[in-house]
Amino acid sequence: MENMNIKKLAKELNLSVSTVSKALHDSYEIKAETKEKVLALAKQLNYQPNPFASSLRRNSSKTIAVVIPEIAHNFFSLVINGIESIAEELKYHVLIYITHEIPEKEEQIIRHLLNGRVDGILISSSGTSNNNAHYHELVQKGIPFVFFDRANFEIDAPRVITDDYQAGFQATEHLIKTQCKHFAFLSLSNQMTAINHRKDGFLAALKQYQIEPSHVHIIEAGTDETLSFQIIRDFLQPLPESLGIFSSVEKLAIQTYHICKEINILIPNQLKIISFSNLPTAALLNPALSTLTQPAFSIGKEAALLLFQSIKNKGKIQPITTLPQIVLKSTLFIRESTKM
Amino acid sequence: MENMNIKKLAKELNLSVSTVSKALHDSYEIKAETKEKVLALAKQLNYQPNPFASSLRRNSSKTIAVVIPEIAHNFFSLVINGIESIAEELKYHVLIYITHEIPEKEEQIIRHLLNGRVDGILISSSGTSNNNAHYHELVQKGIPFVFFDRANFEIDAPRVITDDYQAGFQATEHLIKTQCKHFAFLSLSNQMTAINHRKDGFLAALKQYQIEPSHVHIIEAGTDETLSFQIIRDFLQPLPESLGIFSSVEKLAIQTYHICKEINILIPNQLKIISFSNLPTAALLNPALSTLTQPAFSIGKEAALLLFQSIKNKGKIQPITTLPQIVLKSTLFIRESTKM
DNA sequence: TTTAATTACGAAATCGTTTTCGTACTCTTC
DNA sequence: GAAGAGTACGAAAACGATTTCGTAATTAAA
Repeated sequence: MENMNIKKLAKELNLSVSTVSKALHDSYEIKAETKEKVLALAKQLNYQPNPFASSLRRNSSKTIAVVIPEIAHNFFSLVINGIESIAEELKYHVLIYITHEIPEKEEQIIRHLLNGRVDGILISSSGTSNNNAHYHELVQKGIPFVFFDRANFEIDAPRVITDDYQAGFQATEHLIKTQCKHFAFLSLSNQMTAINHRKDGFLAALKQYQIEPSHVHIIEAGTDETLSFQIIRDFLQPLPESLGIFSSVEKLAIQTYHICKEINILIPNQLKIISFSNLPTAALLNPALSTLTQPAFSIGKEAALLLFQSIKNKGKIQPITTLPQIVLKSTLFIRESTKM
Repeated sequence: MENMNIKKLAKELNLSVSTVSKALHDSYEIKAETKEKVLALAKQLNYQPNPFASSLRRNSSKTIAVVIPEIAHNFFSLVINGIESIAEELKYHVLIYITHEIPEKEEQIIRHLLNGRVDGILISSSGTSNNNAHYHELVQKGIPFVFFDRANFEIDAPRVITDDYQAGFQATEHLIKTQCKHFAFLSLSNQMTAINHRKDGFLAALKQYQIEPSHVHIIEAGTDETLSFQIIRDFLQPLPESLGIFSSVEKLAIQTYHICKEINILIPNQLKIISFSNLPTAALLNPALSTLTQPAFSIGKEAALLLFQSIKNKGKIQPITTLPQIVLKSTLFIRESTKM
């Protein structure tokens, strides 16, 4: 009895395979008594249906994929937590793919997923906007997908994002009110929607308060660790007067802290900094870091809910409705790093 | 041409299905010319084999599962990074399951995985040692699995762990040398091997230096966030004289920091603390946290390598050899939180 | 020239489910 | 008691690959 399967189970019960299958799925065709017998023996013999046979026949895998730029990152792990909470409830399985911020890697992963391994995909894009072919192929194949945080707005897919523009504006306004003269925006790249919206909010605030354009610095630090370190360090030497930094991602803020420690720049005296961040230690840093904190867990939950809705509606005629877009709010935490 | 499959491909090529399949697998039975034709058309028509049909027939899924207590945790996300780096290379897929530190949840997940969905499992146990039945079922079913960090030593499975005893000893010795009088060990539970080894090292060091037993405190804070907060706070009021804390996990150290901030305990003056941790911000905390840092990425890599080795050797006669156990070293970083 | 080996392919079974369709049998109902 | 409806099950065809086995055609060996 090495491996139990439905055939052996049927033989044991003196029933046909089809009857057993129907009994296990609680079909109306089977009478209660038979169902009980089947269920009982199935449990006793520890029968578990082969997922591949089932997936093959039903053409559905009960599996979703999550494609993210990186995982050792508070934001993304919290999002995964949210996703998993929903997936677990609906008895779906979660595959993780990491792009390491490499657009080609993302393409390759998405292209692979065209083979039907998953019923749907949650994507936080690492892609530059000039290559959307793989998303179109998903649409063509009819594989549901949802963007979260880093969405591609050229693609008609549901998305869960945060109020990046407003948050960026708010953070920058806060910096302005702390009497900064120079303002810097730390960015990973100018190809990521979420980050660009933050930048737009940043620029809009500076414009509204009529900040001298020559005092506005956009630093594209990139995704390479050592390179971005270098770029930020170079920018900080010499240190612009009364500099206020708005970091679009946690990683760059941490690097800035390290650099300041290294070259003895005092925060918040010589430099103020606020960052998007989900660091559980933001309040414990020296000095405590002012943050814009995204509701990462909720983002994951909402994105997963949207995806499962898409999966459910698949094949059905979609009513002509607006594309689902959920915008969640980030929360501003003012701490010592932006103290006057 | 909604969905490409091998049948349509074969028809298009005027070849049989079996020939096409063999050509795609570069079989010696097929001549080079035919192979080229098949490959070319397969690429052109964007043919991708159905993974479920393939898995069903081959009885292998090219998928592994990672079962962890939590994911929003620097250690585990780094481990996943390591695992993924190997899986990606070997073209395996990675399913993530989170137990939220609930042993029953782990059991349920493992039991589900008995159905053959994955070729192997990487486990960081959330289980109490009094229930090993599910592991035995894995062994019986012949599903390879490897423990990492939190291993179950009663089960004959390969494992990747760290030198917890030595690290615990070393950290405690360090605390002793900073002239602490009282010593506390912060633990999640007394059922986790890794943590218990750390505790053993802690106790051994205290014994060797002949610390008065009444000055030794073992705090089992548990896995519930609010509860552990309460337990630690209660322990710190009133504050034992010259207290040195060795926290077995990062989370409890962070909580301790929060509590100290709240009730105005000065670190390192009134309380010294060192913790196992993979925090990227350990050096930036106020004060910088002394840590024992596990090589998390390597742990993931080594565990994955062991697992893939087991998968490969599956079915083959195992030579009577010692059970693979890889012990990696943690690194001690002394920072301000344990300054004299 | 005959026999044996090799090459290159195809037919069909197989993996373990699910689902469609068919059919005995019982039970109403007029 | 004939027709129709309902009940409870089974046979067999999928799903899409892989693999075993068989076999024509060609080449090599005797």
